[in-house]
Amino acid sequence: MGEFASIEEDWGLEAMVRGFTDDHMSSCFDDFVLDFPRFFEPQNVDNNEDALDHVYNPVLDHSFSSQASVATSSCSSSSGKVLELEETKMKKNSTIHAVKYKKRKNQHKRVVLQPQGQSADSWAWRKYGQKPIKGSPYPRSYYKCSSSKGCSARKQVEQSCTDPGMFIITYNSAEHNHSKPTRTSSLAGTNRPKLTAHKPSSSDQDSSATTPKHTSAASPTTPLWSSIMFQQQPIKSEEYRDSVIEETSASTAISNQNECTVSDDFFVGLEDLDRLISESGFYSFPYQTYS
DNA sequence: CGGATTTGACCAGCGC
DNA sequence: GCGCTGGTCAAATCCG
Repeated sequence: MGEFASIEEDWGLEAMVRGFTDDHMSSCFDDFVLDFPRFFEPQNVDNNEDALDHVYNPVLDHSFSSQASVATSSCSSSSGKVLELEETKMKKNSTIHAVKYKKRKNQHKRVVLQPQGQSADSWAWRKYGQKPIKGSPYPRSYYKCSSSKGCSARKQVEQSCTDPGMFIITYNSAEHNHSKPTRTSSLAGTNRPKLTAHKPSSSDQDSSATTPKHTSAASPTTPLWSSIMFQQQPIKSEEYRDSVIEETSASTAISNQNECTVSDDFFVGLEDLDRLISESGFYSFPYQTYS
């Protein structure tokens, strides 16, 4: 657990709150309540962030992770262990060889599910690779932390094949070796919504149905989610962007919107929801008592 | 020109 | 041992 301190810090309350705001509030929150009713029990709620963080962390640690596992296992049933949570493939005879890069062995991973259109985090990420994954119609994108040169933090982003509206973000165990970038700095040099000119390549032949051919996509294997992931507006085909909309830019923009108001929005939404539910005589959220 | 993205190649892990 | 697969590298390319 402590090994993922920075990640958890980053993916704690803030990420959760972001995940249930705005347009996704109504759609996601119901599921959230259904899936994690215990988090709305009075004893789990307090009026300070730490307590909320404490409440939400289990969601990240277990419930969401479990969902991620379920969501992906059917995609990669042939290699369902790939996204094993908190993956610890320790084998007694395993040793880390001096290789150019570490491979799967001994890798701890944290998997997070994120609804489409939600912000990821405020770290600056630089895409360094993309691979089609067997069993999944969607490729997996690989990101490095670009905030600091020496930072070895990495993450993978892929679209859930069982729920295309969800994105599976897998963080490796490496922690950021620097402080969290400011919003401004995290934006620096990362937001480049270029319209890539079509670049002929062998992969053009295997254009998937999920990727419009008429776009300027340089990588036909990249699914639509790359464009819509952090956009909440309808996508114009000519604006289709093949690479992942930088989570540090678009998402940060969303974060910037939400960060100041997210708590209010979130709880205002809860109040509305609570009111509706109370009127229907079902359930009353305890947060009212503690807010 | 600098920084990000794309994409083919390379390499190690893993299963058979 | 071999082949498949995933993860990474790095050159080429793109774009502001």
